[in-house]
Amino acid sequence: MVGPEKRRRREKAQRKKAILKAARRLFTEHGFRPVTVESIAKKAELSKGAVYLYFKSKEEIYGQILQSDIESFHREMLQTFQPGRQASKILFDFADAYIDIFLNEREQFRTLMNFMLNAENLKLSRDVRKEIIRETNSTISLLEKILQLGVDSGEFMNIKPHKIYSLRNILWGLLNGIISLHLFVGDELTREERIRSGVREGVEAVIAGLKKNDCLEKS
Amino acid sequence: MVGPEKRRRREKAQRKKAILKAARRLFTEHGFRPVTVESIAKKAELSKGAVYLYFKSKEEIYGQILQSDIESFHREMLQTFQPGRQASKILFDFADAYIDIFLNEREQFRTLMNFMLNAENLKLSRDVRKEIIRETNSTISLLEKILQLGVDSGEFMNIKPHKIYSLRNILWGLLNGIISLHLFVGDELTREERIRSGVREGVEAVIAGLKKNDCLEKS
DNA sequence: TGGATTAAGGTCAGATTCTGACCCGCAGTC
DNA sequence: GACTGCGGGTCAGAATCTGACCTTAATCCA
Repeated sequence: MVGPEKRRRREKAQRKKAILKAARRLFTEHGFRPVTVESIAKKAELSKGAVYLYFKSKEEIYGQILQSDIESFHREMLQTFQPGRQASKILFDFADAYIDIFLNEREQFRTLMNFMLNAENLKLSRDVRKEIIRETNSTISLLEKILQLGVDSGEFMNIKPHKIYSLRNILWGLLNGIISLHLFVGDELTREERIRSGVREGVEAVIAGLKKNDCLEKS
Repeated sequence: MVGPEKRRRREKAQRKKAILKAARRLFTEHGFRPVTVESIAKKAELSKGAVYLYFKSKEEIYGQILQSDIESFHREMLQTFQPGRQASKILFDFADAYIDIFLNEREQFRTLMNFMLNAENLKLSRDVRKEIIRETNSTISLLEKILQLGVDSGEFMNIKPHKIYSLRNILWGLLNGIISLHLFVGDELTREERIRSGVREGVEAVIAGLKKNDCLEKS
């Protein structure tokens, strides 16, 4: 790679980055619909036409922001998986991390929630949607790993593979379901506490049926 | 000034700056002739053609470097002029500053000396040459101000305007003449000391004839 | 209801900027 | 004095950017 070519590649990447940065800020502040491509272009110091040299559509811009946010979200969730600990503890860590990221109100999580809540309105391209689903599945499958760990270490009773798969869906649904529920119910001030305790109780309830000890006690 | 336009102006300025920066480094290292326009372009991450969008010729690049160096040189020389002090002291300060800048071996002074020693080979454009001469005259006229200060304060005897003009030329010529002389004579190791003492003695000799006291003593 | 108006996503012809193959004169060589 | 290669400078075409314009859909108002 020679001189001018290298510079042009670098600048091309810079332009794209500038567009994404401008778009993320605007989307975070105003949501998807109200933000015009023109406003993104101006903020990125480009013309509208130039934006379409880097992205096929407004939704592709949104899709790429979504993707990178979900990737970094996934990266953070991965860090909760520390095989040395008890599986039940890891599960609670997982849930706590999920809530923490959400409550931090970081832009990418807001974008993510916005996606989850409005996915069907978004008409994303097949590829972007597929990629987002892949990433999300990757995070969800962390739950499988945690459950398997509990089984292997003897903490949980022996669970058949298809049951593990179903349990991970239950936990994931629980998490999002409880958060979503509490987003629209009650007042803002108690939301954080309601979400935390709600999720904790839900996870406890699921785990209760898995623990060997509990199982033995019950029998 | 709107978004894209502002960015384009900024980037245009950046390109020009990059060319000048690359050129200065190459000229300093190799001199004027051996540096090819192609090599300047490559170092500035542009093509040769692009260089000619910003400069009419290789010599214009050199001319602009020269100009900015001379400007900053002039700025530094201006700082030696502190009207509170004795005129003779200021004169010595002026000479010392001149030598200091030279001996610091800073790139712009090397460029300047190179210009002074090769001016007639350079075929600079009329405008650039005029501007350089204007700047240089501006620095030289500092000497006039210093001399006038000495006359006004009574330190020097009364000198007629045309004599002041002629004295400033003598001092300036002395400065450059002595430095040039010592650049090509003797060994590198003693050069600094030779230049310093040579210039000092020269300035002392000129001032000797101006001082009122000396004059009175002589008479 | 339905025509008018506005607004915003997307398009494209033309402007701007960049590139590198090419031209040409000149210095060095034989 | 013909030959060669080098390097300053040129220019046609490629790459990139711009903003007026097109299209569509939502909203307004008679």
